[in-house]
Amino acid sequence: MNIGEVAERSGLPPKTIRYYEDIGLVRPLRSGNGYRAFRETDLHKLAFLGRARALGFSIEDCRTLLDLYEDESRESAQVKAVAEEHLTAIDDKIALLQSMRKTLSHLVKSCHGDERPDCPILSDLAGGMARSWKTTNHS
Amino acid sequence: MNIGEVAERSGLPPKTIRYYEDIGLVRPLRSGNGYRAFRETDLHKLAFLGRARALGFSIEDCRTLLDLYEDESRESAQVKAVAEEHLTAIDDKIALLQSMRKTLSHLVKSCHGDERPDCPILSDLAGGMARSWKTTNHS
DNA sequence: ATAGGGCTTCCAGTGACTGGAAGCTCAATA
DNA sequence: TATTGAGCTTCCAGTCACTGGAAGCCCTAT
Repeated sequence: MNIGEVAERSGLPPKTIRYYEDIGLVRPLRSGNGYRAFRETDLHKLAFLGRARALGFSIEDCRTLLDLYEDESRESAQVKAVAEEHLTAIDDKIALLQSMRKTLSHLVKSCHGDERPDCPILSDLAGGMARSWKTTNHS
Repeated sequence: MNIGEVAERSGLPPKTIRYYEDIGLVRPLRSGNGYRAFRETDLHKLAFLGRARALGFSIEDCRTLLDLYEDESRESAQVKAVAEEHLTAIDDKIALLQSMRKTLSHLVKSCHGDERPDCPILSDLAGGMARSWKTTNHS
C-alpha cells in the first residue's frame, strides 16, 4: 500500500502519516522505488492512532497506548490509568472553558452592541472591577 | 517601573511581558541603563491583556481589543462581534471536549482495570466497533 | 515526448510562550 | 574597595502536533 491509500483508509493526511513515521509511531517498509510500503498492521496502527487522537490523547499517550496494545502481558489497569488521567485533564479543560464562557456570555449580554463607543466588555477588561452596574451609571 | 514590579502588579511573568513587547503589544520606554521603563499606562495595558488572555482571547484578538479600547470612536458593536465570535469558538471547544469525555468515561467505566490484559479501551481504539458486549464475550 | 499526479526529502512556520546561557547593572555588605 | 547576589538585558532553542511549500524523482497514459 502506498501512502495515499493508507491516508484514505485511515482518515489521516499523508503529511501526518509521514510525521508519525518520523517520530517512530509506525515503521512502514520501503519499496524499491523508495516509496513507503505499508502493511495491514501499519494501517491498523494508524487507525488506532487516529481514534486515540480523536479522543484527545497526546502523542506520548498514544505511544504508550500503542505499546500497551502490542504488549500481550499488559495489565488493563495500566491502560485505565492513562485513560483516567486524560479524562481528568479533559474535565479540567471543560471547567476552565465553562468558567470563561460564563464570564464572557455575561459580558456579551450586557453590551448593547451598537454604534456607541461605551462597552462593558472593554470596561471589564480594563478595570476588572468595572461591572454593568457601572456602565449603567448607578454610582 | 522595572519589569519585575510590572510583572508582580500585572500578574504576568517577565518573559511574557518581554514577549508582548516583541510582538508590539506594549512599547515601554527605556532607562539610561537599558532597562525597560514602564509607565502606568503600560501596566494598565498589560493587566488588560492578562484579563483578555484569561478569557481565552487569542493574541490577535487581544491586539484588536486593545486597539478598540484606545479608539475613542469605536462602536461597541465591533467589540461585541469579537467577543461573540470567541464565545462561539469556546462553545465549539466545550462541545468537542464533552463528546470526548462521554466516549472516554464510558470506556473507562467498562474497563475492569486489574492485572488482566483484556481491555475494552484498547479494543475500542483498535477496532472502533469493539464494544463492551464484546469484551464480556457474548459472541 | 510530454503531461499529470503521486511520491520523496527538507525547511520553515504555526501560537504563545518558556527555559537557559552569557553578560551587564545595581544595591548592599565585608 | 571588592565582592556577592539579585535583577535586568539579548539571543537561541524547544514546546506540541502538525501543515505548507519547494525541488525533484517515479509511474502511467496519451
